[in-house]
Amino acid sequence: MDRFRAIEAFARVVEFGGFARAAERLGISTSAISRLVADLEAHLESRLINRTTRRLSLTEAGQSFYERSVPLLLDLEEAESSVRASAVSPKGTLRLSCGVTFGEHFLAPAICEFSALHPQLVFDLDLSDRPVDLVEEGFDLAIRIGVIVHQGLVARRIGWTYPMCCASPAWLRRHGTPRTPEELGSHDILTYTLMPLPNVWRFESAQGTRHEIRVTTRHRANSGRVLTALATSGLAVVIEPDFIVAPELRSGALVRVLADYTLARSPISAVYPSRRHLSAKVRTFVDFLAEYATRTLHTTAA
Amino acid sequence: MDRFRAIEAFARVVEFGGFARAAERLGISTSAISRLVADLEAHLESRLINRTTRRLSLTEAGQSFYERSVPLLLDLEEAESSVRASAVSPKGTLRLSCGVTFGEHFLAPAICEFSALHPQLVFDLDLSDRPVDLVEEGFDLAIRIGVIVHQGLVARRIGWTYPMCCASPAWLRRHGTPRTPEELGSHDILTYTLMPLPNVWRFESAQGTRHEIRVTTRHRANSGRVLTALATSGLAVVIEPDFIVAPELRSGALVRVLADYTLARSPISAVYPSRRHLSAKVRTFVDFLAEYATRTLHTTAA
DNA sequence: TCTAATTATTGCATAAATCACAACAATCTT
DNA sequence: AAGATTGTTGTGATTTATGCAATAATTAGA
Repeated sequence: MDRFRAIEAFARVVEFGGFARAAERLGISTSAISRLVADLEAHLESRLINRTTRRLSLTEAGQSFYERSVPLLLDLEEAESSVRASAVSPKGTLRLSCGVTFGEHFLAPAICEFSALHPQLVFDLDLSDRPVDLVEEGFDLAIRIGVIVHQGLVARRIGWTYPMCCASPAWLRRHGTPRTPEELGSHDILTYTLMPLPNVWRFESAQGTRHEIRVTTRHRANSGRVLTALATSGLAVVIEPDFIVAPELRSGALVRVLADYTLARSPISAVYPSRRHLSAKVRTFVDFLAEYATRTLHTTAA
Repeated sequence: MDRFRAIEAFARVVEFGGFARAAERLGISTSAISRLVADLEAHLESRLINRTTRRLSLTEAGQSFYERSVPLLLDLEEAESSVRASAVSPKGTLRLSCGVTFGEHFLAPAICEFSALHPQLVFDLDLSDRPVDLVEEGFDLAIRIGVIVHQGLVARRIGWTYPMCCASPAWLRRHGTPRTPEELGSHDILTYTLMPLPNVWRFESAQGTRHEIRVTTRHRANSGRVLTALATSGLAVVIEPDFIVAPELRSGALVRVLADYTLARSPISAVYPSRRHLSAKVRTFVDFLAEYATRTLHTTAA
């Protein structure tokens, strides 16, 4: 027996003063109502409604049960619709995980702009370069750079990052400007600790010729900003995603080298646990990120 | 879909931390549980539980729905069992267990008033903050604050407690008055040892925005009066249920801060071993408590 | 008092939902 | 690397619910 439907049927019978009217209101037959109420009475081991064919009256138990159960039904409806509303309009807290540098450079302004559009939504942003378990740590969403390997998760690409070779003007004066990727091999390259295929970079020229070079790396760090700072001080050349070095390129603290050659771009992905019943806050924010990325990324450094 | 069973299944999955364990507890197969929860999610158009085969975590929607629906289920159980019970005059001895502070502040005057109405009933009151086993120690009734997790017991909510942020005037002079929950994070907060989610408090402003803050806690105690005394002496801010700090707030020894923000209220529940054959003394006293609570609670401190 | 009208209940055949088993997929542990 | 654990998904059998129609019961009106 569906107790909620039974209670609802009982309540409607009370409110409309009859089984037939309640049945019509609920869109079911009178026999169904009759059985629902009878089952409820059997379940409660008490008669709730004294019925003569002509007139209904509540028993004392029925009166008390009606008064107590109706508010509960309303509360439940309220709880359910509240959950549904949060599935439609974005509100609540969005727990978000992403890498430190990407978060500081790209996500922070994005969240600022999004937050103005949706003030009800509160962000809980966790910047970390360690691998995180979305489900276990209760994240709604993570932004990842590179190919996603994790199973059971949904990844939606929201943009690309383009690795770029950059050097400071001082460095260029001292070492000269490399014209081909091969010339880089003799110089120090700063590179991110977690980069795939350490020390091997595949350049492709505008004409389509490929240059695979193995670079010698003295300094490493797992912070993009540290690498940028080292490069700016003239220590070495740095290969980093465009969004990290964009400010230095704009200010002239760093200059792009080998601009005629491209390196393999990496996808920027929004990753979330499941596409089924994707909550509005996640869906709306990911939609916004995709739009924001196409609007703001690569406009200064490309 | 039987919404009642679906919600119950969902709640059990949350409480037991797994579909399989919940299925065993409810005496049905895991596939039934899986479908029940899936149907509920479809009904609510929201994912409630993020699941990996190995680990579960509640979504925000799931968390909120759990918190709202579980008390409703308990209330409904109570309403049903109340109907089943027959009305007899209460007499005999009522063995009653509750927390020390709540007993001193709330229960003592309630028992005084009830005792005048039912002189045949003798109370045996045991104040203690340790967890008690109702059945083993032969209690008829316990009053608990917070969500009831114990199985096989019936809980009927008789009121709410509202956590409040309070500080002494001296403390406020020394540290200034915090205007937002975030400002609290830098201060010492006194908190009860048994509080859920230690050190994390969710504030909600009148506008509905949520502020989840992690407070630094140096001092802890499992006595509400001790905390109140420490706060009154100006040691730190205290977050405690309204009924504990009400006297200090009335006398001005403590002042409420962040009054514009609300913290999640906790249910005050009457808990008893079995809903079958609920004795008249228990039922009558619980009915009285519910009425007494709505009449007397929150009239001074709200 | 009798009849007609209205209303709840019940029997029955059909339709729908549910369940457990099992195969499966994903993940964690040893 | 393999086994163990856990959640999901088909599938057929069982259970349950539903609507229709017949039935029983009560009251208003003649």
